[in-house]
Amino acid sequence: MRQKITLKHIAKELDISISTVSKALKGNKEISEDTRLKVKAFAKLYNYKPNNIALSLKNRKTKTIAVIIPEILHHFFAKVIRGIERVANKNGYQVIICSSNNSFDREVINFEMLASGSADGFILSIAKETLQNQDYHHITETISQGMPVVLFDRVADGIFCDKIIVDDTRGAQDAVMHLLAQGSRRIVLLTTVDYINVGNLRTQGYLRALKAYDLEIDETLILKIEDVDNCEGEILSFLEEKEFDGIFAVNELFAVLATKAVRLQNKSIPDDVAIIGFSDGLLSKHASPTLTTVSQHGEQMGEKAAELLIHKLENQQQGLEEYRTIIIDTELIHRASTRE
Amino acid sequence: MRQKITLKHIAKELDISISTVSKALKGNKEISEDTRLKVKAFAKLYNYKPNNIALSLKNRKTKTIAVIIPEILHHFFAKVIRGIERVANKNGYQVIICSSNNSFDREVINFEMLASGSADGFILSIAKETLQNQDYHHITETISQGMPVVLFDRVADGIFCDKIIVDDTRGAQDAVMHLLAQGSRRIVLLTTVDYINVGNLRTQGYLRALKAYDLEIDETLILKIEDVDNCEGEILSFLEEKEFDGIFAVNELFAVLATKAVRLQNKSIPDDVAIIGFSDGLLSKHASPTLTTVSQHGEQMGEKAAELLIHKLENQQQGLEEYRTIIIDTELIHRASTRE
DNA sequence: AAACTATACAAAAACGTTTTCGTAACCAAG
DNA sequence: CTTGGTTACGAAAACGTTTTTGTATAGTTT
Repeated sequence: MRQKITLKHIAKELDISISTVSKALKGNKEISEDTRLKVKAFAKLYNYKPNNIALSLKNRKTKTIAVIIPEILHHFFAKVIRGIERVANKNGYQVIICSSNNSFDREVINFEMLASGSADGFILSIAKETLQNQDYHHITETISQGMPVVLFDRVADGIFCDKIIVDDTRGAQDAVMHLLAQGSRRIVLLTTVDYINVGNLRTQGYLRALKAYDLEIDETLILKIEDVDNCEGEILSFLEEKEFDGIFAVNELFAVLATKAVRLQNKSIPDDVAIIGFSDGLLSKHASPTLTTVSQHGEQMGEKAAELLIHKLENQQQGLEEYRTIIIDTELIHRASTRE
Repeated sequence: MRQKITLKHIAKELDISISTVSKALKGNKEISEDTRLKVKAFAKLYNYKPNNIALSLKNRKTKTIAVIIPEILHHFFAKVIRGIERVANKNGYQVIICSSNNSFDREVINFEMLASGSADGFILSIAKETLQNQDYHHITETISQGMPVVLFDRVADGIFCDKIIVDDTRGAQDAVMHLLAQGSRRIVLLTTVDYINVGNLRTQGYLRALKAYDLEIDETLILKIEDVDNCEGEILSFLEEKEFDGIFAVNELFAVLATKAVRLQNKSIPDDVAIIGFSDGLLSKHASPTLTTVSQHGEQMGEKAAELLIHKLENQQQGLEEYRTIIIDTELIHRASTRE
């Protein structure tokens, strides 16, 4: 087992100084053709690779972007990561991903770990628990130490930094407007509890759409789900006792479960009930019937986030604090769960 | 914007030496109670955090595990990552994840980047392109430099290291045996092209099961799919012209698409056609009907992989080269797409 | 009083780089 | 023969730690 080779090894072996080796490898013209070739040949032979850690320490930058997401098991986040990776790699940055598993503690631990030297900047979607706690000290402190942070999707108003968000309200409104346009009048809303930012915003969109059609809100058609992982029965029994001809769900899972429930009632989709979900993932695409859904352009979000972050990193003129919030448009993907 | 604070800053501020500060913070009894408290108070006040990069350089270890997976957008890999994270975090290791996007080049780049100082060891599932190329120099070289590597799921025989695999053949065989047991006799196999390791192994399992039942292989019932991302039509037309009463698919997507095709033919599932897929992901769980499937226990794989790697890392007695291959059992999850 | 022993701290080395500065050797010009 | 300029290299500092070694002061033995 060969050990990792360093400049020092090369220097000793060739009986020259470390600085000469370093310069030779970088093609510095200060070093004679002769020595340069000799060093390069030796380095190649022994497969020399500069130690990144040492470089990071020296340069005080790591060329690494840290991404922290609430859950890895999520199509939308996976897409965002793709976008981030594309832009990052193009610009010579490495991407490292950590998941907070929606836990406040893990988010803090990951954040502090990565903030103390391992990365140059953060792209972050805030964990559910953190949003509940409303404790953002780890984030704000890191920002105040000069490390750029870009928030996406699950953001918080109290944090001053660049943000990439989806216009959730608008997307939801468009979706519900479409349900209304194609004839639905009693539209069920399957949403999350209020402290979940995105659930809340999408709920707003639902309300606005109804208002735009001058329909009054029937609170009994709204179900706020707490336990996302275990809500199949809840949705089923809720839908059993209602009269409705449309469903808007704030995520894919709710939509798919609703579809199942409706089919159990022997109602036809989309003729008796039209359904629209949120997030264009695998489920919507492969459900039966395929689901009309609001797409969030996750990859584009990732790209934008990475662009913003890298721009900040490479133009670190201090003092000039200016934060941007970019809103990514949603798009309604028409499939078989709605008419027209 | 406060700068990041270092030992040097503290030392200068309190007019003592750097070593005293370091020792004081670590509670070294060589330092007087007085000084110790003063330093700790100051450090706390200014939120001092040791620089990880410097620590890594000094200790020549990073307490970081690098995970490279072929695609992030994949339920199975996401589950494995969960398992890895759980074990890693419990042992004080950080996990960083990179995706190769199934590209050989990206795999090599990620690998070399992380191998040169950023991580202590690797957990890796080999990219499709790499398996095709059969070029594993980046991996074998890293191993020979003393960095532990654990391969999982998509492994290669030519690489000597610890491996965690699923008994794909056995899992597939069990599945097909189940189809046979519940009455199917003409069973379609939807698989991938041969160089994909897992597809190949699962195909073997299919063949073995038929042999166990003394059935002869009907090659016309086997479809080898090249373009996984774009195979809906292919599956549809293949199934249109065949006689069959069972389908075994080597992944979730194929199974779901087959389900759709069968329903289009107005055959009933599971009565006319029984279907089993591979991988227990979202699709199988939420498809209509829900799909019987072979579960790979992804989290368990991740846990095992992390355990193996950490064990190697913490018992670096050189010389002793011993590699283990752990086989994780599969489990047939019974759902609505099969009888009984 | 000489010789130890604690105590409490400082200095320096090391991890692997890069880069600035210094300098020996050589040659040309005055 | 002195000065100046190249050429080709080496020394050293720096990044932020930890740790080993060194040392001044004070107190304790004999």
